[in-house]
Amino acid sequence: MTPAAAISPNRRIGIGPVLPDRTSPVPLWAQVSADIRRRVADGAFGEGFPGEIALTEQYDVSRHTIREALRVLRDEGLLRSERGRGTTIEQNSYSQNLGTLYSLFRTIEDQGVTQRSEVRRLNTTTNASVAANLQLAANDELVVLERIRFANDEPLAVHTAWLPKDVAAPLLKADFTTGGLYDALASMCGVRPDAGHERVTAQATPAHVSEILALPGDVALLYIERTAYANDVPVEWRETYIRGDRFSFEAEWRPGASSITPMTETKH
Amino acid sequence: MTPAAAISPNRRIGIGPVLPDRTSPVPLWAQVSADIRRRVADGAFGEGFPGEIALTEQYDVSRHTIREALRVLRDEGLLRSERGRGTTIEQNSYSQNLGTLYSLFRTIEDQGVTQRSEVRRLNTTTNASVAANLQLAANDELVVLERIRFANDEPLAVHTAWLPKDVAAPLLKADFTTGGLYDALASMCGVRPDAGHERVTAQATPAHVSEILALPGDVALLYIERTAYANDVPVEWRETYIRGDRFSFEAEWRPGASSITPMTETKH
DNA sequence: GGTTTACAAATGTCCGGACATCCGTACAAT
DNA sequence: ATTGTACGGATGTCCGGACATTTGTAAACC
Repeated sequence: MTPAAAISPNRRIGIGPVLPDRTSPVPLWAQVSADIRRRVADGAFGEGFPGEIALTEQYDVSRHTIREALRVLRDEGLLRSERGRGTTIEQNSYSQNLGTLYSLFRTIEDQGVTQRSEVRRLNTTTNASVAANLQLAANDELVVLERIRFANDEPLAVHTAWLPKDVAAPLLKADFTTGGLYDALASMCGVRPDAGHERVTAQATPAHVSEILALPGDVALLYIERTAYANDVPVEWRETYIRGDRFSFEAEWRPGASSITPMTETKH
Repeated sequence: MTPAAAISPNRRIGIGPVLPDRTSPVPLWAQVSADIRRRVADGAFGEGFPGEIALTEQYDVSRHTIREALRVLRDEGLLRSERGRGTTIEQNSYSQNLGTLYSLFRTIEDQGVTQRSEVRRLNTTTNASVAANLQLAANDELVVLERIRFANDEPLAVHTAWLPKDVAAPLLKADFTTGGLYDALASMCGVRPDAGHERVTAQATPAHVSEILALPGDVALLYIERTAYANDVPVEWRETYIRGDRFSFEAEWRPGASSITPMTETKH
């Protein structure tokens, strides 16, 4: 018996539409919108997203209500509608609807081709202060991942990430020379951080970092602390040191559109 | 004859509604939305914003179209509608619809009561590289304002701002111990920055800054460069040094709501 | 074969109406 | 004075229908 079959038919929701409850105080459009969001996440609509008229029949509401529901999902970046062409599911909508802050949050997360990453440490340990940041007991075991990020064969940043062992144990067998930590966390542990907190400041250079990065004398470092959460449970605490002479945050602000470009390599 | 009366009756738009053009390819709701935006800016609606039914009569369109138009203005942060209470014009909508990036952009802009500011320099000068950043000729005159920001009687940041003299000349007689630069720029020069670019990085401590801030030996500095624009014309170029042990950027990222808390004083 | 034309499908726009829900106020009752 | 009730007015929700505009495709044509 597969785990899926163990779910009772009543709890099994599946891929089809769930009709909205008209006695609920929750507006119809909100119910429909939530259900479509769920179905998209469940991978329904493999053969193309249905048109508004079809959805009208599926949910037995007026086209106006369907449009109200789709409007929300469009604003979230999940869907995209074009006149005459229909409505499609937006690719990469996961990171897209999180906005500019998500990319700020992934600062220096190693992804992409040209960037190389070297693993200096990947094992288990205990650390009382880090455990406190992860809301764990002081002697709970942690997985530690320390990496150096290179650009053009020059070391530019040091990450040290701590994760609860009961969540991240599979990572001990992972290969981090290619992919990023969050990709491995999703594929091997089934955990996707959906919230987080980050603090950026400048810090005097600790001796061991200076050694690792082979810094010349007068380079200042940016220091970044991050806590990542999945379903309100802390799953990562991370420290990052970055060479300040090579990287910077950029924020642009214009009427209509604004953006943050996190930690781009400084032109020089 | 007042300047207002000099405007011909045909060009005079005034405070009343301008009926949408139904032959135009521009959607009705967009025309209505633009007209309401204009009227709000012109200071109409002094006696309360009209209800949707009233707007229906003013513009001779259906309530659906009015709601579509108001929705845009609500999303911009210009209006705010509450059930039973009606629609009101949002105060401070100027800075509000600029979002979190605007506050990032005003990082360490001295405003508020507890913060003290000391003016070290306020005069005119020329500087070729700064002039280039402001898109001016190398020998054009600039107004320079250098200030130290204190918190709890301790120097924590140094700003140096350069502005074109033909724009900022009135500032030479301004008093910056109380208000901020942008407030003075608006009230004395009639210039409001509406766009900008900011770069944040870490930098090794220059000797003169170390002296001004009375830094102990091992404190790192955050360095911020900013260019501000008004109507696509550069009006300010600024350098800021901030003690990294006392201030940090914070970014929080959650489903639904995210925020950047720029340069809050670090708890310690 | 390539081009033009015609048509169906999809979203965008717009109208009219109806009821629900919430707010503030006025008025009556206790 | 306080509470309860009733009412008008406002936005929120929802329905049905209609036409406009764009797109992709298929048929018809040369």
